[in-house]
Amino acid sequence: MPMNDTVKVFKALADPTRLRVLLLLGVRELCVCELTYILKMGQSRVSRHMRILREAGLAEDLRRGRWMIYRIPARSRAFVDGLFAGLERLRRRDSGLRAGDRRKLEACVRKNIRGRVCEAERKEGPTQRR
Amino acid sequence: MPMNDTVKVFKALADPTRLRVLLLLGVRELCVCELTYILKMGQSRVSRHMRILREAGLAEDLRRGRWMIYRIPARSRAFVDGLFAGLERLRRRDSGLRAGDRRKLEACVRKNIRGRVCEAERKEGPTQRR
DNA sequence: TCAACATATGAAGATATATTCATATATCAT
DNA sequence: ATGATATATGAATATATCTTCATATGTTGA
Repeated sequence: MPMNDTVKVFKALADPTRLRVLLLLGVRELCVCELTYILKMGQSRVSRHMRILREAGLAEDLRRGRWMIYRIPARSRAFVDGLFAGLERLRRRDSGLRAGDRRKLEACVRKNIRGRVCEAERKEGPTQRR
Repeated sequence: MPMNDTVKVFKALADPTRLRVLLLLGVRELCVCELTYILKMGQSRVSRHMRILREAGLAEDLRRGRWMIYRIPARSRAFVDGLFAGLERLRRRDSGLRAGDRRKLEACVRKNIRGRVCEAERKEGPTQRR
């Protein structure tokens, strides 16, 4: 059964963890280890979710030193923002970043989850695959 | 694993048949037998998909005589329209109603799929369930 | 009340998706 | 080159979803 791109996007969105991740990436780009810390999930689990978001075009990755940084691609940004805005209008509750996630997102920096330097900008760009 | 409402909406969208149905309902309300005719799928299959759309709040049903008419609820309309508009901007191709579906949608009336009279308006309203 | 029509649903099997553990790959610092 | 760190992936299992067939429910018109 051929699965078209549109379905792929919605399949990627149809998971609570991935929605959480998208809301987090809406605030700022994050590496896998930061996501692992915030979500309290195993690294392989997070990595697999990120692959699904990437293959749906809802995230892109770029390597920075040891870290793979994930972020929402520029061309998907408006779509993602529109989605969450639309959902908030549809239902009064339930969308939006969890309080705990916001707190841990800030703790990432304080606790230095990603490591110290972040190697100010070597040549970056979305990773090529395949 | 508790599945919140937002995930339910995206799960409902994450299926090619249901996306087709939503695009069709975007044109006009349809009963199950018309959908069965357009989609060329078994009645029980269509009925199950409609249940999922209904439970996600993306469709509502109202009984008209023997028929269960499905349509997009007023409160979800803007969300659904925004979704497809956003998708079209995201990718240039692939969204939108199939040519064949549009043709068969029109044939529904010509071929009188739903039956003749349509019992002009007895007291209608979204069906109560549970 | 009965037959015909329209729709819904239980149950079983097929398929897809998610999670976990172990391990592979890649980068960095020494 | 080596060890430490960060991420990705193969394989097995668990879980969820989709489809189909048979049958039940609800509505109409005779």
